[in-house]
Amino acid sequence: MTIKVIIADDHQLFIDGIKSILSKTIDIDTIGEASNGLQVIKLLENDIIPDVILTDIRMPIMDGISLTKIISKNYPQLKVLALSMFDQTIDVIEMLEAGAKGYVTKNVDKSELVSALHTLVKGDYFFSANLPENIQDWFQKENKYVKDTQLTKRETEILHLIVKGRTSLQMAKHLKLSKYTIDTHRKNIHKKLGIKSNTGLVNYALKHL
Amino acid sequence: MTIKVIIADDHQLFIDGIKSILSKTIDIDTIGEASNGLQVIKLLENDIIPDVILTDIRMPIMDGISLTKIISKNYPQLKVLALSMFDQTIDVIEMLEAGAKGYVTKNVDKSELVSALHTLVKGDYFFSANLPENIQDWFQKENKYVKDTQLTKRETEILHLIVKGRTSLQMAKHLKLSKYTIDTHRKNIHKKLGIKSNTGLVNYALKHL
DNA sequence: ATTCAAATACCTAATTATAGGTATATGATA
DNA sequence: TATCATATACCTATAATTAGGTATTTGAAT
Repeated sequence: MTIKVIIADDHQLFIDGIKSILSKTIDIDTIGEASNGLQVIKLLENDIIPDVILTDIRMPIMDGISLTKIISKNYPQLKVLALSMFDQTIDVIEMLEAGAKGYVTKNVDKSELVSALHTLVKGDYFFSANLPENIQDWFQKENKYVKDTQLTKRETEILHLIVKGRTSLQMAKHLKLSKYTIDTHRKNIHKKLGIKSNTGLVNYALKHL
Repeated sequence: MTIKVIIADDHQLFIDGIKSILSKTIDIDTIGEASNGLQVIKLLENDIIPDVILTDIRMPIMDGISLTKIISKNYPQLKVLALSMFDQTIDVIEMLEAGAKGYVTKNVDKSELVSALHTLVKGDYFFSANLPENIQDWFQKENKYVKDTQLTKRETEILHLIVKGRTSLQMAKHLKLSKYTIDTHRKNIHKKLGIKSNTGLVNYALKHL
């Protein structure tokens, strides 16, 4: 259930920042860190196997692109989430070609990072909402899709009721809908947010709504 | 499940303050307000029946003590929670004699008020921790007891894990305890806080811990 | 020495949540 | 007009929570 993460970046301060964000989050544990791609490979060889590798693109010794190619070949079940500065859009495309499953900018906030990790673990792709247009274009060409984690009106309404402690049956009566419908919305919320439990939803809602 | 409350006070500003606090709380709805005891009786006669009546002691036309006596006689299922200023300890004792089930001072904070309401609904008594000594003495004489909502170490530990989204089974494995033990702690937390659901606990914890 | 809080463990039953589906109707939009 | 997002509804099965008990052990306090 817990998402295990390895962080790779040649700036220790940045690693510490991400670790700090993730340490406060349910279901996400940082199990390793590295200052370049080669160190990530060594962690993997020592059976430190994460669910997601959060990696910078430009690093000394072995960069994120080479790392991602090796991982795509030898550890295909691992998801790579690329981190980049705004000015590295060309590198980002290379990362995606190499097999990265998502991309966030380095000024990512907590909720976005958490969403990204959950999304990747589910097997979907995740991209920052504010990603440069040429990357969007590339993805449309490549027949991929950009996730949006926007809830619909109904879903938002139901999320609020969940936070208030209502059960599916109570919501169904209140909204004059079938319990089945409520549960369907609930499942769609789970899918969109990448959060599978009621307690997680309350956490998310209180922190982000 | 939702706790319905009527607020009675001759100061509208104070009613508004309490309403504002309660409106932000799960499972508590303000269904009526009154500026004196007689207005409360009229609400009850119009089938506006709350679970708890939050009432000032000194009010014009009909004070909280007379109100409480009438309620104790004609609506014994309703709980009366007395509100008072610090300087009205004699009145408070009269309220309790009249049948009030709890007492909070007017500088009550949100968490205390919510605990008080939950506690009364359960059928227990609630008294502000900082209540004057002569009232404590009176209660010891009268063989009542003062609730404390302090969680033990283990309970606090488990509450935190619940907030993190762990299930009973996960916690049992993590702490090397029986699932039965976890569930017992969980039930004791429910009892102490007067909150019966997981989502409610997460709400409580994020707001008060 | 006895009482008491805290922590532990077990049992049963009912309710709720989670997860995997499928399916239909509608209104917007490409 | 054909597709897509949204909202609706149903079905089954398993997991988890909630609620009602009882009971034992241990360490601290009266």
